[in-house]
Amino acid sequence: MTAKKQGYHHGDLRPKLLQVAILLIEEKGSDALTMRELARRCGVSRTAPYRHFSDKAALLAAVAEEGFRRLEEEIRKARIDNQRDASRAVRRCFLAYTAFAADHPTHYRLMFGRGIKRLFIYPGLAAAAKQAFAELMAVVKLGQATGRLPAGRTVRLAYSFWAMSHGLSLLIIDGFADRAGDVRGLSEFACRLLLARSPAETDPSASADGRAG
Amino acid sequence: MTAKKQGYHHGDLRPKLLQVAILLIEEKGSDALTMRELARRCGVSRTAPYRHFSDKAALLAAVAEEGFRRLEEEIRKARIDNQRDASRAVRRCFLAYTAFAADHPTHYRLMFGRGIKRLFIYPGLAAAAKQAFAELMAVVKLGQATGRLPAGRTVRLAYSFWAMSHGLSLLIIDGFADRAGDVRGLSEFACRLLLARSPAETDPSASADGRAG
DNA sequence: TGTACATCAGTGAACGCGCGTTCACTGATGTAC
DNA sequence: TGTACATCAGTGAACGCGCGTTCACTGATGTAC
Repeated sequence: MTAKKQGYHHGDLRPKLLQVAILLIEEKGSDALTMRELARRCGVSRTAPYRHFSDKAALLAAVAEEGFRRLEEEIRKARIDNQRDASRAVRRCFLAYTAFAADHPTHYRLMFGRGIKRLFIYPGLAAAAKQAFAELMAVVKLGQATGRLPAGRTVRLAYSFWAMSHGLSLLIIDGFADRAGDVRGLSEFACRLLLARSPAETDPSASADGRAG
Repeated sequence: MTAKKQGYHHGDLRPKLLQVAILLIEEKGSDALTMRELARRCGVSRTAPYRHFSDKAALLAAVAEEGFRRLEEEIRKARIDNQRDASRAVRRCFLAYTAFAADHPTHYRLMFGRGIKRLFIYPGLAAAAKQAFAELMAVVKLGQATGRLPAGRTVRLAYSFWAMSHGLSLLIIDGFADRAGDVRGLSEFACRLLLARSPAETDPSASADGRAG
């Protein structure tokens, strides 16, 4: 049991810093994530975090890395749980993506925030982002292998799905989708639009105009 | 001629502030947009901007407003210029959108940056954003009226297009699309994916699998 | 088991920085008569 | 056309603020013998 040593040494400060940093940005926005406030919230001196992160950039990179790991995990779960129904798997992954963003708006923003690419000098972050994209590729390949998505152009298809989920996530997070009504319904709609080539997945609102799906 | 009065009164400071602010963020990022630096660049005292913008938030709102106006204009041009070929018009509008973002990355980021919605208390900004979305709606309606897009659900369709262009724009801006190869090709691909229901616009890479478009 | 000592993970004071904004002011401009 | 005066658009000094980070330090821990 490492909890509450309460002494001079915290004992488990690094993971705690990361965890509190994430809570902090989700609660107050990423502007509120300062080294000083973070130390304050961990009940530790201002300089203690520098034992574990060489500077603020390193901390931010670690926070973003953790975000990509969690996002990837959410998508993987949705994919694995629905592997037998490819079209459903794709839709569930898509919804998992936007749900992650909606549930952790500030964290998501940080992961894709301005200048995040500068932080990709940290190998852990770059790897985590790469793996998350690889998971998206896996989803698209699943759709292709089962004929639910057009063959070929896997990378471009993956980017298109990514762009759609990313864009939708941010519009929702930032309050631009307020006029769209039910956001979950909007997400489903957008995803089905991408899947529309699949005969089994024809959207009823579209088949009304008489053309084959 | 109002230029170069060079005296105590600048004469045309407000538009100049706006113009220099936009140049500044495009050149150095929106972090670099400070009231002090802005004044410096306009060759004016630090407090002079406060004659024209009550505070920094008001300035940012004006910058974002100008961005939405320009974006709307780009899309409208693309729509009007191709009105006779609806499918082409939609694609051109889509490309105009991502091109705007790619050409003015920091400005675009600011328009959709964290907390931008707080600035929507400024009526000018709210109106400009609304008009830009209305322009997107017009594009979608054009596609629908000519059978290039499925009928009904206009708002959701517009949001889907918006999400796709927004997401793609940001992935490109932020350097996440580097592995996608040619970004213009990617934009076309993504747009065609949305238009795929239209028989005339079947993507060759998809027709290979033998199903009707 | 006891001890010496290197190393690790904290402390707390202090640094310099650039920021947004306020304040009392002043020079320039426009207008009424 | 000349003058008085209100108003507008600037000035420059100063404020308080929170930030990231450095520095010399010290208490706690782990290890070799």
